[in-house]
Amino acid sequence: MKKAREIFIELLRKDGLRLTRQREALLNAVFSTHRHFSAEELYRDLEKDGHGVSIATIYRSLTLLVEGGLIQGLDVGNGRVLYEHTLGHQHHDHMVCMDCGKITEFVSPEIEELQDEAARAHKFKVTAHSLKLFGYCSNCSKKHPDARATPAPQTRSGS
Amino acid sequence: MKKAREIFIELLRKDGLRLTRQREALLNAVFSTHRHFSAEELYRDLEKDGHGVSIATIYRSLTLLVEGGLIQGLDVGNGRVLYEHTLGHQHHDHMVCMDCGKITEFVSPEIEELQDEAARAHKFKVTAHSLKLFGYCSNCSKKHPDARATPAPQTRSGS
DNA sequence: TTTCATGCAAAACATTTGCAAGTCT
DNA sequence: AGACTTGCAAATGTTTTGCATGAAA
Repeated sequence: MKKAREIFIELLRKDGLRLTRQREALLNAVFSTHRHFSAEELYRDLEKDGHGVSIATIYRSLTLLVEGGLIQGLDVGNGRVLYEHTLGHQHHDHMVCMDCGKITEFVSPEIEELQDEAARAHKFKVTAHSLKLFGYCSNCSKKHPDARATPAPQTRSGS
Repeated sequence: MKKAREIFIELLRKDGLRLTRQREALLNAVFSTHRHFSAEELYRDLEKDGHGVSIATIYRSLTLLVEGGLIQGLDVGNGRVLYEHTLGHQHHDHMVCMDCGKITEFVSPEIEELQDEAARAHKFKVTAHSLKLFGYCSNCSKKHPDARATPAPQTRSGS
């Protein structure tokens, strides 16, 4: 992902910001994985690699990347936010396994179109949307034969 | 909404729980509004009405109502959860105005169907789903003529 | 050198919990 | 009486911030 680095530097430059050791290490870590990661996980990974970056800086940089459109946050409920790159990835939605936490991506142009239609009908100007299916992935659903349909988990202890 | 009260009492009874002054006041407050409310707002409303209920009890009761399927939490991002009744309301999705906070509900059976299809294709067992459109309501969009499409707000300071 | 960035620790928030005192049944 | 509830305050977990120090440009 050479491009991400260039875009990031460009982004920094444009605002008179600097390319520091920390921002560089973080960028590398973020774009070397294809997983969905939390701020905390990223913090630990960088720690392990010897590229220590404080948790405060993790958050500040993540914000920078989100604003720059390089990555995106995905709120999986319970106040947990996972990040994923956006760069070069087409828009997609997510299925969140409430047992193992597995994230499955899927795309549906038809759904997108219907969303836009609904927005239009309400004269609502959409700038972002978020569609998440909560439940059990193919593996875990074996363990939950009788899962009843419940509202999406919103409390900390839930799920 | 007389029914809500009965269902709630039934629910309590079934688990050997009690109908206290607090739970009753809270139930009334919850079902006397059609707005989407936060725990904090509910706390303040009850305070004002002279039916003081501690914030701890607010949360404990709200959890009870969610588990009982009488209400539902809606995570509007930034760690803010709004509640709404479920009882007697058909399932719907939400548009969240990032300026004035207005919540607009909409329904789309077609989207529901497409979601189920996607889940089936991935052998994912859906127990809940959440679809939110973020942007500007018909009123506020006048003030944001050039809103660029950004990822959904996930940080506290965002929006 | 002059900003801008970092790390640290403290603050902020929303929510949860332990526990002693109070209250339904 | 006895089990369940409440309120309070302290604990949580995640994210943010103030500030002095350190580092790009």
